[in-house]
Amino acid sequence: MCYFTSKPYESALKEFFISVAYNIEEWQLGAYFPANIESGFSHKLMAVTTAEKPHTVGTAIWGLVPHWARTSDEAKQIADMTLNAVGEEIFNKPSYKNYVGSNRCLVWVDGFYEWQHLEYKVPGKGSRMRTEKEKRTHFIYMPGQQPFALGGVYSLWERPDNGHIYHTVSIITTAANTLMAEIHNSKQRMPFVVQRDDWEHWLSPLQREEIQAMIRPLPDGILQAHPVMKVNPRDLELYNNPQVKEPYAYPDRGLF
DNA sequence: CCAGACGTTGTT
DNA sequence: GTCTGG
DNA sequence: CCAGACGTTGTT
DNA sequence: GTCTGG
Repeated sequence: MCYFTSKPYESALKEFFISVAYNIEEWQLGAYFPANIESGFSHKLMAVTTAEKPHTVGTAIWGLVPHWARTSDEAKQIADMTLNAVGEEIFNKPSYKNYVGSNRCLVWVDGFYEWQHLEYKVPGKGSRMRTEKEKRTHFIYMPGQQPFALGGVYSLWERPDNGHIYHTVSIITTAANTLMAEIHNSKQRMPFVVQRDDWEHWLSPLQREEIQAMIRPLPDGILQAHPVMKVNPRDLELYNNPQVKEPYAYPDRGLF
């Protein structure tokens, strides 16, 4: 899964944030920049809101680093694996269990990407048919591309050699709903979307059972999606370029 | 006990 | 074909 | 994810 | 830090 964040949060967040005490320029986010350009593995900054500062948007490094990471190298290695947290297992995993009770957050995005794996038959040698494979990138978003919140869990990691505190975050995943199962068909998962009416609830103190019950697929009929162009991760022309979320028509190949 | 992992998706 | 780096 | 590399000796 | 596997 691949997320990006961008500037339109400001307007959408007004409803929720009584006093918005953030400087959007400080986010250093790659607006209009699918995460796979910088790659999730570069541990980009995400826009997050926590219960501690419920009326602000801060940043956290994508890839949760638990407190027991001893070195920067170890932290990076762990963060490579903690971009997402499987919601069903989050209370069992050493990396998350200490945080999901107290350190839940909202991760602001205006959409995310998934890749659809397609196969179709084309004429091969002689009378044989051969299977071709294609991957199509899809952009998934709310109506009007309104910003929305994904459920996350965060940790503060103190780097031992210099004492710096790093805010790090994982995005929680859950089973795919119908739309997402069609798109993200190789692994039927989707990010846990926190609906607007649940934003405050998700950040409030909750019992384990309540938390677990909240982490479920978004009902069908809310998210929208369309195919978008493939992105060369090194194509800097696409940095901050809205093209990466505009509809793109893949050639019709008579799929079956 | 001690050493080593600690994670997810098909890259996010 | 498969791995790596961005 | 996608693009690009993918190898060795120390010169032939 | 805490759990698991040997």
